[in-house]
Amino acid sequence: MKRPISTLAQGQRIAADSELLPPAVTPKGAKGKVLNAALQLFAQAGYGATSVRDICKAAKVQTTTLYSHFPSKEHVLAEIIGLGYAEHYKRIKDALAASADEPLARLAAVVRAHVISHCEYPMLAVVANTESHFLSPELAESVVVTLQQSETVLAEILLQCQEAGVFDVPDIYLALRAIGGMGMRVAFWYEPGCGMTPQHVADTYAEFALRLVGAGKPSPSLC
Amino acid sequence: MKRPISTLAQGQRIAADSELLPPAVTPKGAKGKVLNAALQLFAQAGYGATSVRDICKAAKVQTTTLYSHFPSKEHVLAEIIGLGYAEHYKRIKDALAASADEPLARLAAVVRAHVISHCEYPMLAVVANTESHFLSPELAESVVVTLQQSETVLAEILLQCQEAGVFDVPDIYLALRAIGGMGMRVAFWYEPGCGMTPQHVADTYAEFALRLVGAGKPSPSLC
DNA sequence: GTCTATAGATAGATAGAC
DNA sequence: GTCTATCTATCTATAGAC
Repeated sequence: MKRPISTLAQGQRIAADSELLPPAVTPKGAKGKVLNAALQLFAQAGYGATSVRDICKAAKVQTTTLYSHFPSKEHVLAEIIGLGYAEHYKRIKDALAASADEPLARLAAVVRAHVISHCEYPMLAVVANTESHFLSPELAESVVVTLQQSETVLAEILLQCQEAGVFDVPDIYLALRAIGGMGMRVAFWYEPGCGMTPQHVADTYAEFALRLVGAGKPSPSLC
Repeated sequence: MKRPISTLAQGQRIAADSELLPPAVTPKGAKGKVLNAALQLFAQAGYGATSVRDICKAAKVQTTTLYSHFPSKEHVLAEIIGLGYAEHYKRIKDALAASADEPLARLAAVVRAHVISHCEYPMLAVVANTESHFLSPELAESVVVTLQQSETVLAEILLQCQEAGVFDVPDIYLALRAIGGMGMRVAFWYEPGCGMTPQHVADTYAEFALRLVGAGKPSPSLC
């Protein structure tokens, strides 16, 4: 075991500190600066412990500028979570489109995309996964749909695998939870300087997922 | 797939709402009421979004009573997290003491204890896992030791398995992360009314863990 | 341990000039 | 979009009587 176990710096909730929002979907100007600053603070300190003043200070804008782009602090959170779920879902769909049309290959592709997006946008993943309960019902509704789509994709693939008889698993619901959960935790500990590429982590987790459902080859990686 | 996927109620971060602190370690009187109220609020809303007034209102005590038991709000969090890590570590040690002295049996025992403690004390697990970054270095130090002990136990068992040649796994560090992570997520979705006992979840996850490291039997549960 | 009262700081959000 | 100034509410924490 060459790598350290629990070594988060003081006051840090997640290890990575690099990538924020996907550049392609980041608004230009003050709005983008606010979103990236808020993302970083929400990820490390949490929504409830971050003030509008904190966000504006980090983004180097005035509080009035924030309120000219967003009706409230809650809308900032909603936009971040919406972008996060959208990016995650897009990566899963792209991976499936490039995958062979065979149940096990599709399962591996989804797990790989799930893990890579958690490695590359860990702050987005952490905020989406641990802060969404701060959203009011109206704002939550507009955002949770995409999350459910992503979960449905994985669930359907697991059902396809089961129907095709390609594996045997004691409880398919728990398999979904376990595979999803181990990928989600990646966002908390992965950082670019840890000595592993996102691809290595993703390949290994895909192998873990296949083994978990009883379909993995004992040793050589499938990917 | 009979059970629902993402169905957290509005404003809820975790599904369960029943068990709080282990009764055996809960102080009597006002202090215990404060700790249980704070645990519930920290788990659902987060430390930063919970005020001392919120805690005292839920505990039905005055704010001055809280300050007669704790020097600050941060000390309340520290005591909760300390109790959580201690309970988790105790369960792992107890499970190992009752387990056969054989690497795979020990691995299964640790995973089972890990999962069961996350089912039975989900709020404690969520607060310990997502709020500990609010602790100052001094308070964090006194608490993180127990967490590292628990992680070391799992790491050493995985190394024993590897040295004994009982399984083959591409990356033992990632196996540790994956097994730990899938168990930690259980705290967010498990609730007593979900139709599964903690033992069922624990048995299944132990099977998943053995498969993940290449040592699981294809179909019948080992536990 | 419990109460009332409050200090001193900071919260989210807004007004209105430029 | 940016600025200064500010409103009102709430925050953590304490003082001091009982």
